[in-house]
Amino acid sequence: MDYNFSEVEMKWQNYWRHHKIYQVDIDPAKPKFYVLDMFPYPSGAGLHVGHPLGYIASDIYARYKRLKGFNVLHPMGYDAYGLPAEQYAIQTGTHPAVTTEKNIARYREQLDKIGFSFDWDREVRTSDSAYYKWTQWTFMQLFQSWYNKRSNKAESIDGLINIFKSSGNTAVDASGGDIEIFSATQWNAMTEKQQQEVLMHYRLAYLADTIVNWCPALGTVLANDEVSEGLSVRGAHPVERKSMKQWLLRITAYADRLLTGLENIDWSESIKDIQRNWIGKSVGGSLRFEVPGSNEIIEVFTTRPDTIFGATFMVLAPEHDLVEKITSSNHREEVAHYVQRTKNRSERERMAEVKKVSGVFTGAYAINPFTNTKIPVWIADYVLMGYGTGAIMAVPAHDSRDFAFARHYNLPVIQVIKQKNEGPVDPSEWETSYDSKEGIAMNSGFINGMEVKEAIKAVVYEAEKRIIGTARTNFRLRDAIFSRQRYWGEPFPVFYKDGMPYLLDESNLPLALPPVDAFLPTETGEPPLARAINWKTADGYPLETNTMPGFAGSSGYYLRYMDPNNTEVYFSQEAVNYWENVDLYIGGAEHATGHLIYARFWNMFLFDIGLAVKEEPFKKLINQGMIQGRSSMVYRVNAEKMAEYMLWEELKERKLGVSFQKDFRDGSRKFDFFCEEAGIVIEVNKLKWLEKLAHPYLDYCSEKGYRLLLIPLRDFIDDFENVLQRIKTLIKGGEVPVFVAKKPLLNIPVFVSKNIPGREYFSDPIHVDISLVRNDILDTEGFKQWQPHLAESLFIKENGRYVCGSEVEKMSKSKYNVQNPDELIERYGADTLRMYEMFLGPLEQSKPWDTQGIEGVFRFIRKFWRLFNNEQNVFRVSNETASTEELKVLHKTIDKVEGDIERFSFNTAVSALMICVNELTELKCNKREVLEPLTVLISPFAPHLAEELWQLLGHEVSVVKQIFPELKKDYLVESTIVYPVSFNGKTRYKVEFPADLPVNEIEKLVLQSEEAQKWIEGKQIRKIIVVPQRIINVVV
RNA sequence: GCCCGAGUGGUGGAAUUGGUAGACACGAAGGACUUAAAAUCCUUUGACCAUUGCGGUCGUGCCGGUUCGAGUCCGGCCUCGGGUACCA
Repeated sequence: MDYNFSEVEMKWQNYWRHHKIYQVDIDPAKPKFYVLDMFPYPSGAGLHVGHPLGYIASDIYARYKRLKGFNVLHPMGYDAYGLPAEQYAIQTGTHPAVTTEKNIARYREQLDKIGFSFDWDREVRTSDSAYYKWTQWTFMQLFQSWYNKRSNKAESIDGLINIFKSSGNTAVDASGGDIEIFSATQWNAMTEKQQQEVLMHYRLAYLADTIVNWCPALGTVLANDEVSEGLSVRGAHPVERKSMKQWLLRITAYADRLLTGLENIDWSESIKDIQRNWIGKSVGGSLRFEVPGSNEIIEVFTTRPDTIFGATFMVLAPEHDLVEKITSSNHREEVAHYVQRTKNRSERERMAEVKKVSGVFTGAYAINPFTNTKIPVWIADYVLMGYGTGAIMAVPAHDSRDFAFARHYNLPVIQVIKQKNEGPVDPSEWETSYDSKEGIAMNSGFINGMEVKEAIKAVVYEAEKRIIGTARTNFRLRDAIFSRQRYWGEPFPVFYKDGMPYLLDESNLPLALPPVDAFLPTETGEPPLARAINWKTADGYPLETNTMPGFAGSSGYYLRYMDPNNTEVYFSQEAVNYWENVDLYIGGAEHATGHLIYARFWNMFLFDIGLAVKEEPFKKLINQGMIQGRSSMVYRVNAEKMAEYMLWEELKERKLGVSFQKDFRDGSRKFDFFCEEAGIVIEVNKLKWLEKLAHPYLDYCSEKGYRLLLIPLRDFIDDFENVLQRIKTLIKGGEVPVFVAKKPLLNIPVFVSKNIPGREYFSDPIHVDISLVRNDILDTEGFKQWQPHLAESLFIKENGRYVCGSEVEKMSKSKYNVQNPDELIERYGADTLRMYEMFLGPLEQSKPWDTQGIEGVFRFIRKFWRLFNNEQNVFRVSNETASTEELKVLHKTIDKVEGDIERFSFNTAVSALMICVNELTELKCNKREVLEPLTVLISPFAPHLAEELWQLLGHEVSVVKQIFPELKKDYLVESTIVYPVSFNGKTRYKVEFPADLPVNEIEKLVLQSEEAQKWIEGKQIRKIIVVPQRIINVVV
């Protein structure tokens, strides 16, 4: 009899559900703690063991915090809008809501089996109208807001309109707002449409013509973070650049706050770095270059104004407005051609050609305002329209791209920065440019001799004085494209009047996603919502047909969990004042440039308008590592190669007393093996071939006086010994029939076990479903039933078993290495799965999944059970007083486990519990005084087991409601210390001293000891180091 | 190219501030119990040398440094993983 985990686990899962054990409410008497998991997109494949890793960690932490007296908010929900369900809808006609519902049910079932402590009464789904009402509502607030750089926050657009009415936009300093100056009179004279157009430049959610990432295969635009290397992140379809009118969110207004905010949150440095790079702040200046002979001015952004004296040419992006205006007539054709070529190339092609230098001269010149020299203006696609001003001053001596361009087109290179303590070097001999920001200015007029930093300031100062430039900061971060031409997303609460977008009245929210007859664009290329019948307002104005992107619903979800069923407001102020923000957020690092930036932005905006109470949504972030798959391989044999290999292993090096040759040729004839001494010819092949060859071979052999042996491949697999026997007989001069058995091999697949010699020469690895493999041993019968063509498979085993190979790679269906938690729970139980996932290694590290180790945790769980129950599985806990030794084991473990949980070092916490159980088993301890606190201690890890034992111990209130065992430090104090004694840093022996023995006493005792003499012998003692409680080191 | 992170037994990993390297677990080998299997228990398990017992030498990717003492700190390199890519 043993611990019946499946019964116990089901019992407690039901108990938790019926008694709503994990339901939480605001409780001002307790401190709050908010533990959140990044919520999942419910995919059709269900959960594999990698998904719950983070959930288990957060669950352990949440349970721990509860035991520590915190009121813990630990919700779960679904990011239910998404492309896969919609792609499936396009293919099958199944409504994405149906697919999503089904997938969610499956997820829920899987999650419940693992025993999580989620408060399911707070579940949210982004596709639920009660939820997306608030996504739409937030969009409306963004539309109704602008970013005031003076107050450094979002403000109401109504306030802005009032300013315009009274004083125009001269005094307004807004993000965006790149629009000409107008006065109050001008504003008041504008038509409504004109006014709306102006406001569009200020709104935080705005409509604009932009160059977007268009993905034809998905039929939609994608945000920058949804594109990687010119392909869509979901599905890896090619992406093109295209100009379209789209909704955008003015996240760039928050660039600086998003950057500085990183300093105050407890996230990993690597994620912060990724965000810093993505935001990409560069400080520099903008400088204006006149184009003589025209009224045009080229404005450039540079981080190196100090190199202005080395600017020998200029480059515009091919899409730049000025290209058309300044190109001289004799270069027009060439330029037009180049512009066209750039347009036609996809992002991917452009990226693939990064190293290729290309560009054309426009025929125009600009004046370098500091040197007053005329420099040529080129266009080239290495200058991007989307960054800075879309134009650069090229300083080939100090920028590697400019350098490559100058070399390619033979443009002058002038050195203007030199290294300290070094003279100038002739640039014509350079192989690379000198890009470093360390150095001294030269050839640079008034800044000569200055350090780079100083020179930058001086040039900017001078430029501002002469009104030819200003200090400027640039960000790489782009405004977020917020429209998707898809069906399965939130509709915009927007209608169009006179071509301008207007918001619906709040009372119309939620604007429900309408039914459509197909989930495809219309014939005219409009998004699927254009198919909806009567998709217009009550007054007949057309509604927006785009939908919102995936990140819309996932950006503010954590706030909704605080008050998920509120129908009046997004969430109550009471709720947000209590729960504030997320204390611990666990999820994958792949969201670094998407969700984790959008959510911060979203939250900062809600903070600005007075809804959120904290500027940052996630105080502490932990990124769990990926769990890689461990694939199992079987080795499919190339029968001919194998037979030849096997035979050669026996024949070579005169192993049978005579010398054989391999691949022997005689004229046009070729034999696999030939022995001249004994006159033997051996041919190995498929039976069909041998039968065909038999006659000509026999003729040849009788002519030459050789004896012939033809061995069908099947013989090697069925009875290799017999094959060898026949050869030996031949060598001895005996007679054997040319053929023995006449069994054909047909196309029967043959598999060879991993450690059979020569395997790598005659077989190819093939992925096999890991469910057919246990501890690397293949279930051969199951394998035969796996796929029809394997039914007849033959196996070459080792020690009677077929051993598989393995490889660590991504967990994926096609590699048959997906480990789903349900199977493991069935075999070992949820508690074992939970502890094993933690035991696997540090949470943040990626590691391969390996089922072999799970046995150890399974044993531990049962060993734990056996502390409380005897061999007959009868509960036996004694009420005797525990010994000091037993209590020491307990408190040592409490100390270790508590510290480890606080540091999210769950793998070592599990180890500590294992050590504890090993030691208590050794002590045969079954005392309540020890086992009761231990049950509470293990409950965050193995909640089912803990609940059952807690009940057996006679308690009626769930272990969840208990208090974490109190550490009594007294038990940890050691009366004696075992000191390792080392000589010259090498440990030689150990010696025990009372813990409070003073250092000089220890020194004396050590030097006097017999043991030490052996090592000191004949040498002089130079020094002795005693670190109390730690080590003793003698230097001789 | 640039920016991060990581390299420790056959394997996953431990060593919290510079102080006994390899905890815990898997796997492997041997043994006990059993008609047998499962389960359980015991012993060994970094490498090399020695082996009757003792014991010794080497060892945390590589090279060098600081220190009484380095897996841990410093300098240089190698390999792997992640991010990013004409960002001026």
